[in-house]
Amino acid sequence: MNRPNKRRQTPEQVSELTTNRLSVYLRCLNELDAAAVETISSQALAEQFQLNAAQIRKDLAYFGEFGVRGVGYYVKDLRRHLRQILGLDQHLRVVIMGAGNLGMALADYPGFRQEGFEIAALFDAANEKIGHESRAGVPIYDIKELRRLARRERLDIAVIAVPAPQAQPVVDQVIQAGIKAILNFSPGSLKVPAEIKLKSVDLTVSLESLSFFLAQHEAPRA
Amino acid sequence: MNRPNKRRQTPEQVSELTTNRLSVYLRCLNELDAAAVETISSQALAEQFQLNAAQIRKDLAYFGEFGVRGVGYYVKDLRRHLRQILGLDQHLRVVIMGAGNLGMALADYPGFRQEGFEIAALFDAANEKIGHESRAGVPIYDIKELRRLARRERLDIAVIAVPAPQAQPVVDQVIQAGIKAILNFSPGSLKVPAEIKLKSVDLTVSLESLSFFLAQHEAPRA
DNA sequence: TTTTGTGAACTAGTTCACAGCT
DNA sequence: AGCTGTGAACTAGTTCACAAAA
Repeated sequence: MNRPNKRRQTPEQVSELTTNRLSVYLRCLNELDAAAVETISSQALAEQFQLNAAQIRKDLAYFGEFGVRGVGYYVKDLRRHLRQILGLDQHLRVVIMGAGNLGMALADYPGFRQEGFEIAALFDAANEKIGHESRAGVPIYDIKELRRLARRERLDIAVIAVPAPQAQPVVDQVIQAGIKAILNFSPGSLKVPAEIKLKSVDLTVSLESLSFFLAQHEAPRA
Repeated sequence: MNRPNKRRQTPEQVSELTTNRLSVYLRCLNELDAAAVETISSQALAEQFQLNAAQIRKDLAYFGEFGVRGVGYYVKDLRRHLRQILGLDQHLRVVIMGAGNLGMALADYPGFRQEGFEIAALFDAANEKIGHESRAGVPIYDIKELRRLARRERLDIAVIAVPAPQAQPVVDQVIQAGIKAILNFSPGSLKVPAEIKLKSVDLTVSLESLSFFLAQHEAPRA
């Protein structure tokens, strides 16, 4: 029933918009599965979020034919496929650069562990932090130890939570250590070689986008 | 020199992609201004990030004619215009819902204050937190006090940093309190009326997008 | 000459609509 | 009958290329 008979493992270049949606679908399927729902149609799935059913079918069709005509998608089945497509069957190890407020909060963020990510370590340059650990027990190492740790243990993803001026040098060290995927929370643009995947979450830009909205819609205040 | 002689205050519907880029330009202009640079061409600006010069000119042209042909843009001038377009001349007041790790970290995040946002308060439902304050001195109130505070003081933006199950009810309260713009950090999709601007930052989706990248590019691990 | 502002061309992403499978 | 998978049509976003301004 679930032999993706076409285009299996042929993701050529799927847009990031598509893969982001896959994450969203997966979360929804987790909930449906927990609620013991057996099958779901693209239509029903689309109604959950603000989305078109054809969009969902197209997104999934990049990776195989997971559905059954006349029925929809088997929840367990599709969930398993999405986890595999997103690489979540692999247990990825994450390090967080910067043990400030944000870094510590991210280290203990329950959402990460939930989907199978392991927060392996925090790194900081401040002596007084090194040797301690986050509330949830993530150890804080000296940033100089990064390469050593990376050699000993596999590290898949680095999260950048250092102040803006340190961001580029820290990213350079992360790349030196052989880490290929970076989630950046520092503001401003970072330079990375083409083979490295950098994803940035810019909190200031997000707030300013709301500010723009208010400026356009609110009666211009006195 | 800086009379936007056309289409002033005519933003009809500008794409969010455009407004996000305006934030990025502004940050760059801040740095240029600090470095006492007087003028900048779209070409030079484009080289800073991974962007096309025509893109920048188009983005700016939505709001007026800010440039001078043969010269480029006057840094101070354009900076002032962008701040005005983004509504940053207005000193916006932000509340953070949820005084957990993430909420507290966001409350003290220096990047927000920097651009003129004021973090007015944290709100939580847990009695033991209420009455305390963040390290930087943001007071923590009972979430039941939100409407009262909103009536007394203007509150422009709410940041949602509560666990997923509480997100929707908290958002409903925020809207009840008359707040029109929401920055959501909780995972999952939230329902808001059309006149409310909701911007979501989904940390799990971000990490999973990196996971996808690794799954595609890394030699499939044993 | 330099560089903007912008129509035209192009590219990417979404939605429609329907053939084809169950 | 119901729902997927997908080409075709459409919409949004980006880049090109050039006339016009300083």
